[in-house]
Amino acid sequence: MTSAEIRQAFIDFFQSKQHTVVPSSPVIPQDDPTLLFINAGMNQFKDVFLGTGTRPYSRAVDSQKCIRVSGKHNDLEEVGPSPNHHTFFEMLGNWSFGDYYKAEAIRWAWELMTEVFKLPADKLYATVFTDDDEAHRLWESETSIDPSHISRHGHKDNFWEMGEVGPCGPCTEIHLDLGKPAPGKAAIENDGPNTESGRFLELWNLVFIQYFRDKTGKLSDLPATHVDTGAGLERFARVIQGVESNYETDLFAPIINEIAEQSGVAYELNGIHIPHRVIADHVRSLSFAIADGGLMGNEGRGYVLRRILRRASRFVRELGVDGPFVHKLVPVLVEVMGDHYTELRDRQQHIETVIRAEEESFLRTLDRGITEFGSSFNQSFSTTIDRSRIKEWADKTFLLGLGASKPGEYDSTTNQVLNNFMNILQQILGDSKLQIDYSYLDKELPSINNEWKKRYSRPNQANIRELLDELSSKFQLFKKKVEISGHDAFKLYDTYGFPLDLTEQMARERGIEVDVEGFHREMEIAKERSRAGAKFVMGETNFETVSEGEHSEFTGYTSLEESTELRMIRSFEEENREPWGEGPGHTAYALVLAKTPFYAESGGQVCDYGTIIGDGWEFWVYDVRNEGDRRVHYAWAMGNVPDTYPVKVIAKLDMQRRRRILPHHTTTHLLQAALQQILGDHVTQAGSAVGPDKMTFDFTHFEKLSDEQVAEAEAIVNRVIREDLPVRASSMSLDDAKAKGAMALFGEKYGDQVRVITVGDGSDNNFSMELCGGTHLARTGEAGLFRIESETGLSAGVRRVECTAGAAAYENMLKDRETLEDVKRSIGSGGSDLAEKITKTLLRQREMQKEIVRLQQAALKGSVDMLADWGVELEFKGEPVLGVFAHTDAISDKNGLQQVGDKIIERLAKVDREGFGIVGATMEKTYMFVAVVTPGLIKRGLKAGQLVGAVAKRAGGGGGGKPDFATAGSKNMDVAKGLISDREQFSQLLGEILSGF
RNA sequence: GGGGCGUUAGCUCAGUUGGGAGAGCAUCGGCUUUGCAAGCCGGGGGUCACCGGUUCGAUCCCGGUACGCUCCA
Repeated sequence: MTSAEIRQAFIDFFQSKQHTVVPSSPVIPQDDPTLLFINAGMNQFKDVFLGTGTRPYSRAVDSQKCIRVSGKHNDLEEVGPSPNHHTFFEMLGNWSFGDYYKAEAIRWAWELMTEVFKLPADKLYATVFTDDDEAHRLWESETSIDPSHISRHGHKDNFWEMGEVGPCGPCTEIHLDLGKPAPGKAAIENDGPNTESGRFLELWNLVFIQYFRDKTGKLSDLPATHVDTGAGLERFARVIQGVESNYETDLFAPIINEIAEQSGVAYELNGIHIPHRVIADHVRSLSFAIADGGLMGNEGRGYVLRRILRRASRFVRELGVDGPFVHKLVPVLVEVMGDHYTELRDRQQHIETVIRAEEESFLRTLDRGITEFGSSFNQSFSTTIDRSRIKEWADKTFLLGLGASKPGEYDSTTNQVLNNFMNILQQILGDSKLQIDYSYLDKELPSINNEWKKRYSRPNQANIRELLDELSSKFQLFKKKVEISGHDAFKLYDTYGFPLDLTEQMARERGIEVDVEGFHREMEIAKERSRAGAKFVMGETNFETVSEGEHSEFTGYTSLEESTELRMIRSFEEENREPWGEGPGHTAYALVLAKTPFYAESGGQVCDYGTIIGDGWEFWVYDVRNEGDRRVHYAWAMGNVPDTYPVKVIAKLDMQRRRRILPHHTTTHLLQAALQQILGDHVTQAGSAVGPDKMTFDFTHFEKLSDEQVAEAEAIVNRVIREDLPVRASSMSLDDAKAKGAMALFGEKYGDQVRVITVGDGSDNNFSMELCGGTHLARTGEAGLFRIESETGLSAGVRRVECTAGAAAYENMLKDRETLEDVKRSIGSGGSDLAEKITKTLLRQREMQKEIVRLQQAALKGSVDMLADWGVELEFKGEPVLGVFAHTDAISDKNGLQQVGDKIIERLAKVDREGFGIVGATMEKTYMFVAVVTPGLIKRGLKAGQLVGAVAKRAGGGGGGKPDFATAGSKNMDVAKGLISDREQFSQLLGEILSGF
């Protein structure tokens, strides 16, 4: 049987047992922030088991796409070496919601395995929970299993829990005896299921949910018992197709063949095979995640996806392939699975784009890491011995002193000793990974040399060794053992994303070690820091019942106000928000009503705000969330709260907020339709956020939109607004909706009946048709105006546009107009020639700046000529120098003053005098000095920085700079100006300063 | 949510006791040439991401913001 046939046979089998066939939910959960990925078949039924949701059927069968990356079930590092662990897999499952129980579940599982899949009954084993006598009995009565093949196991293997709190129950598993231990595992005597040997392969887990565990750990019976089963398709394919591992099944083989072909490295079970497996596995999880709307990112699930891609990419390098590779496997994956999972085929181009871009980005990251590695370690830890350095050292020390008359002129004996010396050194360095500290060597040369002359007449191998030993202890000739510290390795990893194993590999190539232990210590510290920073407060879930009856009926499509009853309420401490108005501080309330007009955040549309008022209570609703079947209103209570909760309440929306949201949601649909018209059918929504002030719309598209495309999309939406088309909501079955071409979005939970929003005249030629639970305008004309405010890239293959509509668009238009008016006023233009006028003005300004510089240069030249003539003869260290100084009013900018300094130097060079110059000018807020010194004077010890610093200090400021050029300043502008303006006094001051050097 | 690193010319990046903003490539002009990513000379191009603080003076030090990279939760 092919894997496709196995999948179909499973579904057909349970369909024949009155199960409803349910499609796999997307692997990216949208409404469950606690879950990174769908990781089990039961995820989409979680609310049923929790008792907060219901389904119109009580028996279901499905094949669920799952992604598991870490956790108790699966460690990423196991994927590849293990024959049956994957990041992506399909979980076949049959379900009973308060319907059949253990007997049927066991009987049917056995029937399917032995009669449909024809697995050998004598190789099948069942495990049962220690206390579950019922299941054990049923195995014996309902199936033909060999009674000796039933074994009891403890809590760890045969008791299933969703989390620390929640529904749970015993389970029974079916294992197949493969007849030999897994590769690399030892055989065990009297082997059975759940042992280390891997000889027994778990195929199917039947979970019987019958308890609820509360937070104290106590178990209580659930009102209804459920069956939740999971069978891995890949494992079934493996045993039915009779191959060595999951990777040889028809699910993986075509992908692995493609890898072998494209990389030129054959897949050999007894040779290189792990890279092929890892890459094949990872391309599956990446492709499915991306197809379901997942994106690469640096937090949450996006980060997990990034790590998977990087792991795949690392194994690509192991196959000796450069450049992006993983995306090349998408076509073959689509061949294998695209028929059943059509989303793969539909979004193939997008998947390839995203994977390729991400792998390219990773390769760039690696490059950066390699650069960093090099600069950190290559320089200080060069392991190649610099022979010329050693030779030089040898010359200076014992060879010159002992044998040769000149460097390089050695007799044959000495030459041989030198070679020996270097060989020994090489050997020592190679053995112990020691490093010569050349700088220390240079510093200690004289004393080493003397020591040698005293002690040895002629060097030989023995005394060279002796010398080295002595030096290494006495003079610290060698640095510490060469290794990359844990701190540095972690920095590479933490800051540059450089994987540890790559650091180790590169270090090995250079003969350096890595302090792996230290790396993990650093990692622990970092983790601790992260944990300390993350405080997660989970709300209570136990509501107090105020009145009995149906609850959470949503009436907000048609009414904005509802007279209704409070069903449930609880109070809690809200730490994450600041309270509104006067009320009981941080105490907030969660309310469930019989009917409610409040929209809960969903499908990108933000929730409504508003009030719930009754019997002395006034709640201000700040958040509304769907939790299972409940629509929970989170609210602050205003004023002093009464002792008892109200029953009759009036729930009333903040209408202004709602009115601002509506046009944004409706135009989101219009925009999507418009973009598809312009760009093509590959445009699909990748997320949206509809709020009162703007809406953002993310969609898949491989390149930046041109200005024309943006303008066209905006124009189309505005045209549809002016056409004032009706916006209709209707209810139909999902299949009907799809048949009519309605757009279905990722991650939305669609029941049997779906809500379809249609924009158009109602004929078959509607402008837009989408499944949507949001609130909308009645007619497009109500949106008034639509603006695309910006278009940006979000990540590879995904674009984001931010838009406004209705009142928000009008407000933005007003702002723009205001800005424009401001510009017009300041530039003095009526409007039509505005752009031209600005260009002209800028051009003129540029020319003027150049002119200013020219004029300044000319003026400076003249004034400097004069300055030089004003030079004062001074004395520095007994020799005459020319001091040139002046205050100038002609300059008031830093740059100009600095240029005066340059001119003075030029001038002094022209008259061939050594000297210095100091000029001062008044700047905007300070008085500034510039000092310059001629090269000859610098050599004699006069430094411009010190000179000008001393001057500025006298004026109550400070300064400094380079020897030839320095600046200084003071805030006492008058003092500074007076100082340099009084020629006689300043000459005297300079004399004092010069004599102080 | 918490760390680390980064943002300098169109691109890739240098720039330490805080003191005059640089290189290579690209571009433009000139010369030499007609051969491989040619050679030589010269020019233009910068709010050193943004805001604030310290300072006589900030690309540099401190605080904040934005964006990007990266690790962790």
